[in-house]
Amino acid sequence: MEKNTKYKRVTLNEVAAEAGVSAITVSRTIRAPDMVSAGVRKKVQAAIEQLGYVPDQAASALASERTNVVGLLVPSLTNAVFSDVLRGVYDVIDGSGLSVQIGNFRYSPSKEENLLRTFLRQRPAGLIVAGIDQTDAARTLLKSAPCPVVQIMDVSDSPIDLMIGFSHYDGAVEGTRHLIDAGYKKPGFLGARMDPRSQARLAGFTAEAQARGLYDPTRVITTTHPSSVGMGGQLLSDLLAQAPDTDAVFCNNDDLAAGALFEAERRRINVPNDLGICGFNDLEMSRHLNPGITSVATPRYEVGAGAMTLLRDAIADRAAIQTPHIRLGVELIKRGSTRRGYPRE
Amino acid sequence: MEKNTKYKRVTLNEVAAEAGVSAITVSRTIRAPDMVSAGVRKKVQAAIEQLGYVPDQAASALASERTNVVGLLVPSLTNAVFSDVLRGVYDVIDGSGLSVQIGNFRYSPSKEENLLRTFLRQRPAGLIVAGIDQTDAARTLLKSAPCPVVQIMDVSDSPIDLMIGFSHYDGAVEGTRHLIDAGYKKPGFLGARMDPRSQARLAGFTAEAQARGLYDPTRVITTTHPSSVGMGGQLLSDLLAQAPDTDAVFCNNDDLAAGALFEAERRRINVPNDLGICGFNDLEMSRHLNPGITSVATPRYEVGAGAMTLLRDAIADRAAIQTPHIRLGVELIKRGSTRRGYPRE
DNA sequence: GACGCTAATGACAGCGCTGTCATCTGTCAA
DNA sequence: TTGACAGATGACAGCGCTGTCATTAGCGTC
Repeated sequence: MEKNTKYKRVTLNEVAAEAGVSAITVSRTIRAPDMVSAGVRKKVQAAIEQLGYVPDQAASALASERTNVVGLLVPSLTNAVFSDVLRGVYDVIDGSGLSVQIGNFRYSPSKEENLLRTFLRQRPAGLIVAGIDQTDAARTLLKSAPCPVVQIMDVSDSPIDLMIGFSHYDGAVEGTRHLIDAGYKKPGFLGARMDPRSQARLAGFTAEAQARGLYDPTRVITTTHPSSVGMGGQLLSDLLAQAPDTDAVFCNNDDLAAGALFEAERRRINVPNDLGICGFNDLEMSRHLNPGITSVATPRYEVGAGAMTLLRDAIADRAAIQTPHIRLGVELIKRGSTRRGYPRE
Repeated sequence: MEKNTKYKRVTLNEVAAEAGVSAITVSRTIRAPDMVSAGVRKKVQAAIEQLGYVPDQAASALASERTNVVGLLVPSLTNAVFSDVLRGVYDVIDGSGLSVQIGNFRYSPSKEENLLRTFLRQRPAGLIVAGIDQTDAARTLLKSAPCPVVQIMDVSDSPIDLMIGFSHYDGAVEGTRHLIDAGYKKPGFLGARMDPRSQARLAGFTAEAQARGLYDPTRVITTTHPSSVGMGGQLLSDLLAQAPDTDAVFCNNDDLAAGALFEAERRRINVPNDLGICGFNDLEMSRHLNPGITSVATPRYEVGAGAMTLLRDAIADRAAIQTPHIRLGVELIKRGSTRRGYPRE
């Protein structure tokens, strides 16, 4: 295979010659400007500018045994949650000199482990992994990783390294409490995918419903199929077939909630008077539906941006990180879907 | 800065020693198995397996002046369109040994040019760029790029290299024709963001409306703000303020269409009888609304998967590509939002 | 003025791989 | 038997950079 000769690179040596210094000085001017004197620095920067020098990342990676690649491990590329996180990550990374490589493990722990191994062998500058529920093997790999690791989207008492997320459990408790406080007596739960974070939401729902003496397992409908608007309608149908007197549903996410709302509409069920609906995530759409869907708003963009900020700072100096573990809040947004026009009893 | 010694790599030389051959033979066994004899190949593969050898990409890139990185340039990370494309790309890339690096140029041609320059200097294995409307400078860069280039999401008569997409113009013509054929007499257009592909849709709408003698510029409402469900409601309000007798809207995308539907609901406007709504893209949600939204379905996943397939094959052997330019079809999905219950006149 | 010390700069080797060219082996026709 | 040739394998250099250690210059101190 012939080499690509189209783009003749400007090398460090050429810049060095132009500036009248040695190559290593140019290297230092770029990576650690403090180590060179102001005069030399200025000369070198002028030479870099003039020749349009751009460092060769491959050579740098080979020599230093370090890359500027950040690995991002996510369970899915499909849903809106992910794209908000991604947007946050990219907004922060812009101009930082780092680049992101995404790995999609499709909710498979073994695939996650494999991807992790692949990433680690590339000597990444850092890793961002979704969730706190890695396998033991994956945890071990991450604990001994030669780079900072950020777990995102959840919180836990035993972080691997850095962490930024929010409590799915607490969010579900808050949503469920709101349903019950609004006067609904027979709350149910709709859940799809049921990954660990969905499980945490179900646990929150269950705990709160039990605490209020309103828990009934026949009102809990879940599936391992992916979440979607269509699935929301189907799950509501299943729930009503099984427990027709259910008067409220806490939905695992807003897609399901929207689907449930549309299904209720088709069945001429009055929302919120005969059925209350609470979603999770607060997607843009939810506030525009009729009625608007009450939802637990989650800071997805902030998680992405915050994770990348943590990582960027940790790569620069791990010891300087003041708050390695960040718990973001969720906020219940009350809308028409749980605003009953009259007392039920 | 000290080197990372935690992960001692297995090198080609070690594999070579284990297998009793030279390093270059191991390299060939991996990159071009046909060049080594079956016996040696087997020995080498056993050694690779046993030592758990993984090639060092940085060293490979440095020596060969080639990387295994594919650049993906998109105008936005926000919308669902992008995430479907991305999913297609990742599904195909899985296990191909290539990796993707995403650049988000935020609808800015100058940022696109800069990103392009950055990517090209990294000697990418290939590039995927959204759209066909690059600046002249960007086109020049891409034409002389030392790697295959795929333009996606649109079609054109003058592709730079490879291309896969669909006609936004034709899709809009089809949607508009359907509105008029359904009996609507005063069709309008709602458009947000108005990037070149949105412009093409507007052009399709305009052409078809004019051809049928039903074009009225006061029924065209556009904004350069981003598209969203909320914006759909606002644009419909603006349209009705300006041209209250409008009886149908062709919307730039399904988010706007959904927003328009919800706004019509709030205004007690009967959809489809008093207002027909046609969207674009056919997002999952659209079929579940009440009424379901008629929409022009676009093959977004197929574009992503097809682009990556083209690129993968072109990287292997550019000359072997049979169909370098692929025009995918769009499909009008008719639903309740344009199904009038009675003739209008 | 000799000494020690720090800051600034440089020389050098080598990271792990691949392009290039050389060498070796076996086969076949004359 | 010889020479030509293709297929298989190897030797070697070097891609562009950085870690390491050596060297030099500059300065203050006794």
